[in-house]
Amino acid sequence: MLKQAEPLDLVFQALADPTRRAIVERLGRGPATVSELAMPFTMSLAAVVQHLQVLEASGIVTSEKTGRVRTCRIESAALKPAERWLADRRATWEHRFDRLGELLATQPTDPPKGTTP
Amino acid sequence: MLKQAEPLDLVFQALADPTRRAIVERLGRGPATVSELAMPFTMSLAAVVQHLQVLEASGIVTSEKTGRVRTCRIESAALKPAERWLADRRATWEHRFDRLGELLATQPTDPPKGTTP
DNA sequence: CGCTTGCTTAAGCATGTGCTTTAGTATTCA
DNA sequence: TGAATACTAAAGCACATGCTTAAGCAAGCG
Repeated sequence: MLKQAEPLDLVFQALADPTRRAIVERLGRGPATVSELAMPFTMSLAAVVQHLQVLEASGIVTSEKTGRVRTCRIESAALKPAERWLADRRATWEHRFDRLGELLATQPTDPPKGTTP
Repeated sequence: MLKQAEPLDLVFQALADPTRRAIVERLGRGPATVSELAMPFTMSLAAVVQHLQVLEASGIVTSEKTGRVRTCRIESAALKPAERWLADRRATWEHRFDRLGELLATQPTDPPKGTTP
């Protein structure tokens, strides 16, 4: 396919997997090493590392290696664009109802008027 | 794989594609038919229909057929769990800093001993 | 009626994803 | 030093995804 993915693609894609969301939830409570993150899961450590690579590629997680230990932490700023995209959708949608309300208020089937906020 | 996907999996997965996000953005401005939704894209109509199926499976979009025309609309309630998950992550993360701040306030400069608690 | 419209279904294909196992490479410690 | 620890890299496999084309079918229209 060869097309470069947008940031939002990577973030939503990263969060679409329950293992990765569990990792993010764990990291929300503080940094952790790779093997600490892998412990709760039955899958191999290599598989968890691959999930971490997806999370790092999306920017949700950063890590640094000290000695032989890699410590991972959440980069909560990376979640903001996704959160905002969702909020914007809802805002647009609700705004639509506001306009619909106005339209209905200006074209009355019934006399009362002060009902719309 | 045979494991049933959770709602959040389906929603995030659905939003991980730019075509599908564009469709959701379009539907945010009001309902539309399948061919109206397909028009902006260079891909085949069948491909757009498949994207719509993903969106419907996630609950983000509903549709009903009248005559030979299928009209799609956004189901903004389906976005809420995703929005809340993201907000919760940020909340947990920020709360962590609050607690850290408290800790640092009550334990002024102490000689460090262990590296990790 | 036959023709166009608006999907719908199915098959097929290239690429991506989520694992596995195996085989490394640095560190750290007894 | 030599063994355990903590990853890291790579290959391989089953299944999912994002398209395509082709064929079909039920409205609606002239």
